[in-house]
Amino acid sequence: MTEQEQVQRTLRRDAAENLTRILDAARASFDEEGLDVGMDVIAARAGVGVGTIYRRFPSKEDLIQAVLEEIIETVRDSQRRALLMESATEGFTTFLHEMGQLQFDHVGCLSRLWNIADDQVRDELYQQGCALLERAQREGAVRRDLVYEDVTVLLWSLRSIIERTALVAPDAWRRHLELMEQSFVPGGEMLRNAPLSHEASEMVSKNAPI
Amino acid sequence: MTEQEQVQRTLRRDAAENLTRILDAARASFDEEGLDVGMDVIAARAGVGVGTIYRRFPSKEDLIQAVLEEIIETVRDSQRRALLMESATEGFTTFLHEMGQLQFDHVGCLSRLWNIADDQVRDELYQQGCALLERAQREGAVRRDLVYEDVTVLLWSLRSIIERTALVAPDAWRRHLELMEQSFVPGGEMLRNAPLSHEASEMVSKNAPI
Amino acid sequence: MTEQEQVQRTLRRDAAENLTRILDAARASFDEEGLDVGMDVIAARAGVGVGTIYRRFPSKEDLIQAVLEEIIETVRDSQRRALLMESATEGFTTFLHEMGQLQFDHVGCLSRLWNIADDQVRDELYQQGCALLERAQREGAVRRDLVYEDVTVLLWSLRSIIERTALVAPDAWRRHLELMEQSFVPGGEMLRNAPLSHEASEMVSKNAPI
Amino acid sequence: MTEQEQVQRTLRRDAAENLTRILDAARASFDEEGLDVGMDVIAARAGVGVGTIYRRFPSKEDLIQAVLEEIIETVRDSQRRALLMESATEGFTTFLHEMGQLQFDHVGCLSRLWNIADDQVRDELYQQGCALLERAQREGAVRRDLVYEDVTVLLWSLRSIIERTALVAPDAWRRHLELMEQSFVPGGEMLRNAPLSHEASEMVSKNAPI
DNA sequence: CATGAATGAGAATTCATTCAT
DNA sequence: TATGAATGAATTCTCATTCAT
Repeated sequence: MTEQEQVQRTLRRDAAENLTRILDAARASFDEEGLDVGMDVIAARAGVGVGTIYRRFPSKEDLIQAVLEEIIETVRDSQRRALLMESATEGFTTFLHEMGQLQFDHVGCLSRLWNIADDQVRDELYQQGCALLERAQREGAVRRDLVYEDVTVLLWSLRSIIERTALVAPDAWRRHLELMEQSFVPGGEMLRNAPLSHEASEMVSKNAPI
Repeated sequence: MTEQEQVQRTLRRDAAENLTRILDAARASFDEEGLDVGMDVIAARAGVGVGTIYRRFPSKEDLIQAVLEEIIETVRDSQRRALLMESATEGFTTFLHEMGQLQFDHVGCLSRLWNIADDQVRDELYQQGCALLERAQREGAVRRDLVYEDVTVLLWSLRSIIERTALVAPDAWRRHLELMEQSFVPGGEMLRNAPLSHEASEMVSKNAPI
Repeated sequence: MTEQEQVQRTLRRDAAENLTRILDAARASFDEEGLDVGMDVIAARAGVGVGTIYRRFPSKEDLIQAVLEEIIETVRDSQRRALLMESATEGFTTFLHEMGQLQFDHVGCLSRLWNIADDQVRDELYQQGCALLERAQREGAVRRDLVYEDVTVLLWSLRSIIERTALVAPDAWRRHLELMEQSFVPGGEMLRNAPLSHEASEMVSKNAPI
Repeated sequence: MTEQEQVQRTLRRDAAENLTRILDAARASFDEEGLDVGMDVIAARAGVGVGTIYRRFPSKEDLIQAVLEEIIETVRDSQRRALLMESATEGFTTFLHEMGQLQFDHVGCLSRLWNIADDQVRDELYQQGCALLERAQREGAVRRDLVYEDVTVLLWSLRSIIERTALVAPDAWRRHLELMEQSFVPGGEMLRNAPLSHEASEMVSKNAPI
C-alpha cells in the first residue's frame, strides 16, 4: 500500500459504519462478480482489511449467508406489501415482478438465493406466498389448480434467464414472466403433471443443491 | 502401477479410441459432478493420463467446448427429427420435451450448455428452430406473436428448475413446461414486453456469461 | 456494549487492580490452555480490553515472562520454606514434591517455566537449591556425587511426564519422582556421566530453547 | 526464482527419489525446527514445489505422521535388536540408551513422537517392551516391582531434558538416564506410588495431549 | 487511560497446466 | 506418443499488535 493510499484510508472508522460498508461491499461484489469473488476483493472494496471482515463474519460462508438473508428480507417485505394491496390480483402480479427485478439486481447471488436455511423464514415466505396466491385465486385472477410451489418454480426459472441476459437484455425475463402469467389465468385447468410437492420444495430450499 | 499393468494399459491403444474415451469420461463427469470436476478425475475415468487429455485439448476450456458441442449436436438431431414429424404441433411439442429431458440428462453442464461459440452451428439451430416454430404456428397450435427467441428463453428457463430439483423431484420441470405450453396457445396475444432481439440472443449465446 | 455497561465497567478501576486481574487471567489461561492462548481470550477473562494488556506489557512475550516470574517466585518460597525445616532430608524431599505439584498446577506453562531471564532470580534459585541439596547430603540422605544441576534436570524431566499424563493420570509423575529419589540415596556412587555443567545450565535457563 | 535456480533445480526428478527427498527434508526440518515449520520451507529444502508434497501427503498432518512412523519404526528395530542380545541386562540397557539417542536425534519431533495412533504398532511396542523388561528382571538386573509403564514414563521424561539441553549440553540426558538406571536395580522395592496403569498409558499414547 | 476494532503477514491447501521420462 | 509427477499462484482463515475513539 502506498503512502497515499494509507492516507486515503481512514483507520478506525466507526464500527457500525464498517459493518455496513462490509455488507455493502459484499453484496455489490457478489451481485457483480458472483459468490466466488475473493475475500480480499471484498475487503478492498469495503476499504478494510480482510481481518475486519473475519471479525464480523467467522467465515466466508457466514458473510454470504448474511448478504442472502438481507436479500431474502426484502422478499418478505415485498410479500407483505403485496398482501396489503387492495387488489389481490395486482398484489400477486406486483410480487412476481418485484421478484424478477430483485433477482436481476442480485444476479451474482442467484446460485444460492433461494436456499433458505432458516426454518422460520422459509415458513413465513411460504405462508405469505400461499396467502398471496389464494387471494388472487379467490379474485378469479389465477386458476385454482395451481399451488404455491408452482410460483416457487416460476421464480426459480427466472434465474437462468436473468443470469444469461442481464448484461445484454435486462428486460428479457419480463416477457417470459408475462407469458407465464398468461398461463396462470383460469381456463387451462387439467394439467397432466402434478405440482412439486411441498416436501420436495422444502428439501430443495434447505439443502442448496448447486 | 506395476510394469505389467503399464504394459497392459498402454500398448498401442488407438488414438481415435482414446479421444472417444476422453470425451465419454468428460461428459459423464461433467454431467454428474459439474464443470468444476478436476482434470485428473476425468483422466482417471477415461483411463488415460492428464497429459493425454491436454494433447487433444489445449485447455480444460477446450474439452468443455468439445463436450458441449457433442450435446448440442443431439439438439440439432432433435430438431431434425421434429421437423420430419407429420404433425407440426407434435413436432414442436416433442422438441420442447426432448430439450427438457436433455437438460436433465446433462445437469452438470447446464451452466454452459447454451453457450455456442460456433457461428454455423448456432445459425443452424436458429434456422431449424424457427422452422419448427413457424410450422406449429401455421398449424394454429402456437400464437403468432411468438418468435423463436421466446422458445430459446423458455429452454434457458428450464435450467435453474432442473438444477435445483434434479435430485429430489426429477419431473418438476415437466409441469413448468406444461404451463408454458399453455401460454403458447393462441388467444393471449398482445404481449406488453417485446421479445428478446435476435442480436441479443446471439450475443448471449456467443459470450457465455457464467 | 451499552453506554451503561460502559460506565459501570470502566469507572476508575484502580490501575493496580487491573494489573492483578490481567496477571490472574493470564496465569489461569496459560495454565489451562497453554501459552498459545490468544490475547483476546486473556483480555476477556480479565474483563479488560486487549489494549489494556498491551499498555502494561509491550508484547505477549512480556506478559508470559511476568506470569512465569510470579510462578518462579513461588519456587523461591518453596525453597525458603524447605530451608527452614528442621530435617534437611525432609526439606529436600518436600521441595521436590512441591516442584512436581507446581508443575502440575501450571501444565500449560511448562514449555517456558524454567526459562528464567533475570540473573538475580536465577542465581538465588541456584544458591538456595545448592543449600538444600548440601544440607541433605550432610545429613546423609543424598549421595555426595550429585550436584544441584542434577536436581534441576530432574525437575525438567517431570515436565514431559506431566504434560502427557495431566488429564488421565494426575499422579503419574509421583512414581517417577519416587524412583528418582531412590537413585539419590547414597550407595550408587561412581556415575560414568558428568553432571550438566553450571554454565550449560545457565545458558539453557537464559535462552529458553523451546 | 532466478533463472539460475531454475536451472539448478531439475524438473521431473525420479518420483521415488522425490518421495525420499520429501521425507528426508521433512524429517530434517521437523528435527531441527519443530513440527511448526512451514510446508514451503520443507518443499524448498526438498527442492520441490509445495504441490508435490501434497501429491504424496494429503495434508501436513499426514506428512508428520509419515515421518513419525519412520522414527517409530526405528524404535521397533531397536527393541528387536535388544531382544536378540545374549545378555538381557545389556539388551535392556542398550534399548534405553538408544531411545535417548533417538529422541536426541529428533528433538523437533518430540512433542508428538510418542503419540502412536496405530493400534498394532503400539501393541507391538508394548509387547516387545514388556519382553525386554521381563528378561532383564529374570536376569536379576531390574527390580520386580517395575512394570513396562515405568519404562515408558522414563522415556517420556527424557523429552524435556533433551529439548532444553540439545543445543548446549547434548549429553545431559545420559546422566539422568544413568541415575534412573540405578533406581531400577533390585533393592529399593516398596514404592508408595502405583505405576501408571496400562489403560492410562494407552489413552495418552493414542490421544496425544500436547 | 481504556477500549476493542482494524490490520495484514503468514499458513495450509487446491488444481489447471506443463514437461521430463 | 502417453504418462502422471511437478508446479505455484491463488484462496481462506488466524492472531499478535496497533491506534482511533
